[in-house]
Amino acid sequence: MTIETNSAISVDCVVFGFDGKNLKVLLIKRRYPVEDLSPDDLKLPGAMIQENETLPDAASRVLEETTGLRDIFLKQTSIFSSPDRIQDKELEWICQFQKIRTRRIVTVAYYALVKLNQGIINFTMRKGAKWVDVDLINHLIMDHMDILADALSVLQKEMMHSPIAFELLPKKFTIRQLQNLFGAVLGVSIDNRNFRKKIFSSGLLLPTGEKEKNVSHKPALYYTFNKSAFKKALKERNRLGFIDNWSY
Amino acid sequence: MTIETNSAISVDCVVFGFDGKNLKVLLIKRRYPVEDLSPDDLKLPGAMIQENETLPDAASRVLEETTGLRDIFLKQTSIFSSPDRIQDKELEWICQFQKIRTRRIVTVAYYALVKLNQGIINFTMRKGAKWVDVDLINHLIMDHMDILADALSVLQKEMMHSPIAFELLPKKFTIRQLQNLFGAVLGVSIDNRNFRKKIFSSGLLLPTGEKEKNVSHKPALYYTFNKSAFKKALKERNRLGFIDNWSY
DNA sequence: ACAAAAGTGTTCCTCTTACACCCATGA
DNA sequence: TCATGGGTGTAAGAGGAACACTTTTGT
Repeated sequence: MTIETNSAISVDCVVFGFDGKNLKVLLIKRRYPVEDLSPDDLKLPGAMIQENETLPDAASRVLEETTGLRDIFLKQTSIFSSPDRIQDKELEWICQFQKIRTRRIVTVAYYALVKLNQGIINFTMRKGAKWVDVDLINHLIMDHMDILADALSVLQKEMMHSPIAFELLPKKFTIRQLQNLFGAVLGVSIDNRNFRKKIFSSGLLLPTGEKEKNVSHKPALYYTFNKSAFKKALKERNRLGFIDNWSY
Repeated sequence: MTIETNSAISVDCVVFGFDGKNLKVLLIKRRYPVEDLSPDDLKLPGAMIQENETLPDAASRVLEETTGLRDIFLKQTSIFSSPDRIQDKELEWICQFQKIRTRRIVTVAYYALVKLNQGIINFTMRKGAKWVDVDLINHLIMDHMDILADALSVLQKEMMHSPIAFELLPKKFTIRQLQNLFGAVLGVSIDNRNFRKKIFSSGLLLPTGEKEKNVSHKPALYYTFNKSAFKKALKERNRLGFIDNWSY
């Protein structure tokens, strides 16, 4: 019997969402448990890659299956390739569930950014998945905690250098939402005056003219991300501000 | 007959070196050519992963085989997973050469940084590998040009944010060498006064007290990279200079 | 003496940071 | 009218960019 040679590669997705206060991650329960493995253990959504898809394809597929969403931000982080990262009961469980035979599984991790809304929360709930506060997760099956930690650290770095924050916010958002998002992801508190100055001077926010409604305080203005201005700015820049704070 | 399920994962290494003037990449010739494939075509060094090694292990192995070096800078870049990235004659060649059967090969790319010296150049030459100017490479087999381009862009980005430049220089180096390296990798010219100020203010250079000898101009001082100062600095920093010039 | 690369300071300007009060709204 | 979060300006300091001449050596 010939086992497909690609069946030992899987993808796992760390799907981040932001509820206005906290950074959340989408987790699912292990299905079809084997003996000694609790069905209540949580894990990241993932899948084996199929014969005719690339790894990004596989990650997109996982994402669509669990969230119903297409065309959302999705980027590879690390590969987890330790030969013994999955062993014994866990390996047995996967081989049974996936109907494959292998002694090891190399997984490629992706992180995705989702604009959380009630529709998506409902969809994921029906799928048996839930959105858990990043800070409150302290155990996942296999090496999924490592994968999560790695993805979080990548998210933090990227957020300093790319305008990916907008991927986590609704199309229309307030400055304070954006600021809270940075604060939550980076785990710091931010001066709102300086933050506004910097954000506005970037020229990437487009005022919508709309205001918050039914809030018992001065209503905030809504903005959108000016993607075309960003693309234009990308071409023009040629700064050499390197050695800007070296870190490995 | 059972094919090992991990045999469809390979690693390819983009090994960078710096000769004082130009950025070089280590290339090898294809071995055991099949019909219609020239044995003179160049490629990146690579290998299939073996049963009991991680991907970084495999990359280290490839590196040691081609350069004789251990414990050098080695980091993953991208994964190339298109199902048809290797087809027809190329696939046939690999399957024959590796004694495997598969319809696709997913490769994980790594880039390595080597302190070039005559010993290494001799070693690689005996192995049939050569160091080629990055700017002069315009064709490699399969999708190796893509892998190279990706690795180069990662190297450029990382050099702006991490002190990896020192991995490409001898233990003792002059400021001008360091500056030339930045210039060569980033493809720009750099003001030497500003460069020196920035480098020295980083506090990461340790003077050795030694000078160049037998040069027909004012001899330059040699410095070494102060790794412990760097590690210390890492812990202390807590800067929030984000949104520093967003790019995807 | 000359060729060749090393080494050195200053000025201008931009960006970062720290900090405190009034405004608009719903209850 | 009060509670709540939205929104605003300034001053001091640090860091980035542009720029030209003197020094040391080998030939």
